[in-house]
Amino acid sequence: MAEDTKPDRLNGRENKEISKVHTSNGIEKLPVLDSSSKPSPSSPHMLLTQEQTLATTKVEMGQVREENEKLKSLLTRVVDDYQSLQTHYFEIMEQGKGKTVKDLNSVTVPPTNVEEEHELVSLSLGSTISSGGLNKKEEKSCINIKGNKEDNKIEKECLKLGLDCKFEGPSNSKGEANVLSLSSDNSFDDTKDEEPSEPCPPSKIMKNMRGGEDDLSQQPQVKKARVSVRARCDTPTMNDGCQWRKYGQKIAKGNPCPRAYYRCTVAPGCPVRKQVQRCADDMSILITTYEGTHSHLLPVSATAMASTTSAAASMLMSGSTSSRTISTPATLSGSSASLHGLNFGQSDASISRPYFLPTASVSSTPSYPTITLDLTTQPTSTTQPFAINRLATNPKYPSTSFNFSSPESSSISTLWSNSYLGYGNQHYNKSPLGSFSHTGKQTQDSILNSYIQKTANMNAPTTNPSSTPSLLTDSIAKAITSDPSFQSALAAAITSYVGNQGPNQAAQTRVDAPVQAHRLKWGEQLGSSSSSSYSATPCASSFLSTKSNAQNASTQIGSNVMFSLGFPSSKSASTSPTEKKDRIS
DNA sequence: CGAGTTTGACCAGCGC
DNA sequence: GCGCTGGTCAAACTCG
Repeated sequence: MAEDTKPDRLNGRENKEISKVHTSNGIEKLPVLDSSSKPSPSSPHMLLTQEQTLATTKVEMGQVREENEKLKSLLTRVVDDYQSLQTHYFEIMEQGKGKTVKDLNSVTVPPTNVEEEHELVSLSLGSTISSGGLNKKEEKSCINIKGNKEDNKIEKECLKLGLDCKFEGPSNSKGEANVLSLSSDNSFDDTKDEEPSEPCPPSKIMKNMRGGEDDLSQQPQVKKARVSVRARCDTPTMNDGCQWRKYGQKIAKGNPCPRAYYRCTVAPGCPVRKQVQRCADDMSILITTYEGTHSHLLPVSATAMASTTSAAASMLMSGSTSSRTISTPATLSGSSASLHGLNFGQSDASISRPYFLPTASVSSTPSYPTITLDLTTQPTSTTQPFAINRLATNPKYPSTSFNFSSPESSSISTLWSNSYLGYGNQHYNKSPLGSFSHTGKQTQDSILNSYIQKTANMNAPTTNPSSTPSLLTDSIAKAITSDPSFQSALAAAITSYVGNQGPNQAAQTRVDAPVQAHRLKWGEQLGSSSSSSYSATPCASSFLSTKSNAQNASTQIGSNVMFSLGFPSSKSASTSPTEKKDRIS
């Protein structure tokens, strides 16, 4: 929680950053920083004297200070909660919930308490050890790291890494990378990031798996989270900012279009892979599925997707983790219980996290819970801003579909897509991922309905075709402010992203990172302390372009969550023209 | 010539 | 145990 010491700094940048975000997002709506509270001395019709201006400024400063104080207190609270949850998590894991952990430990981890805890944290957070599982190398690395550092410190670090969804620590050190890989593999994977970044080359892991050397991979319950992005795209692949190398292509059953397999080549050994396939029903829709977490610094242009997938995967895994018996009531209540990443591992299936997505559907495969972001969905209703459809679900991984069926959905999709693809300028728009998690099914419907109702009401008054650009951000803001788990997921992604910022990062990235982090804070604060008060503040409102028409859709999801994001065609900068052939053998 | 792609083969998981 | 399918490997090939 390095942020502890930076609240003021972040706040101080807030306005600047916000305004920047607005422009970068291409959102033309008026600055959210209320003009009411912001004097415009330059106006020829304004007779404000300098004194008046100063007074106004003072008032603003006072407000900012107050907010800063609030933020500080919130941050402190969050840190405390984080620590308590961490402790609680360890306790739970020790109490036998961590069969998986046990197994894992049995493989290569010496039974020292500290190490056990450490691994428990990492693994459980990942919550789904990829079938590939950790290879011995990774485990060893992790262990070595432990041995090299103070136990407590190590524990925390590993935990943090895992919770933060893997972007942290550019994996310069094997130790970090390993830890990340543990957590990521286990948890997500996705996103971009969900799966733990595996320091070892996938091929090696594969070999290990095949060789049967890795007991971890044997675990039947291990799930690899995936983040799937559905977008209308004319090009062979979406440009997500990363460099990919195609390593295979297959004709999948049920789809005449071949599925291409890509591997991240930004850095050797990066475990991230993606599958690209055209939708059988609509060839114009490109389905890109990300798996794993990058184990390297990401290009600015790739951070959006990476963070998104990471967050989505985190959310997904939080609901599909093995710790379904553990509940985090606070999640729904919006209490401070939701912390960066921590609630990923703890959050359970019993908690439903309403998230708003332009269109989210859930799809699932027996072994790969998948979150799909979809902007391709056409509006299904003109009267209901949101429609939630239950898709065919896999008994094991129920699917849920969220349709952002407002009339503006198309525009939103486009906006989203553009924002997403407009890396460099708008990577932060992506933050609006929804996050879904599964919770007790008995409560899903009720929660979902209430949530929908709530969001619909909020949305109704301000829904305006002309404000389409802001709609998305509003929705995002709402999602963030209304759902702790989402905040957590987002926080994880952002935190990891920020943490990844290295001196070499592009200036742009550096500039934006704080914004994102800040947004996160806002979102957390809003969410955890009741959004209304904050959202009303100039800063809050400006931050995330929060307008009243945010839309949130909530529902419970089974283990498989699919967020569907629409991505417009991207120029396959990173991926090869491979699919142009799309050979259909 | 190196990087990336193609493509048949191989392997593992799963269901019957 | 067998076949199907998804996923990956790696040699051959293509391209700049």
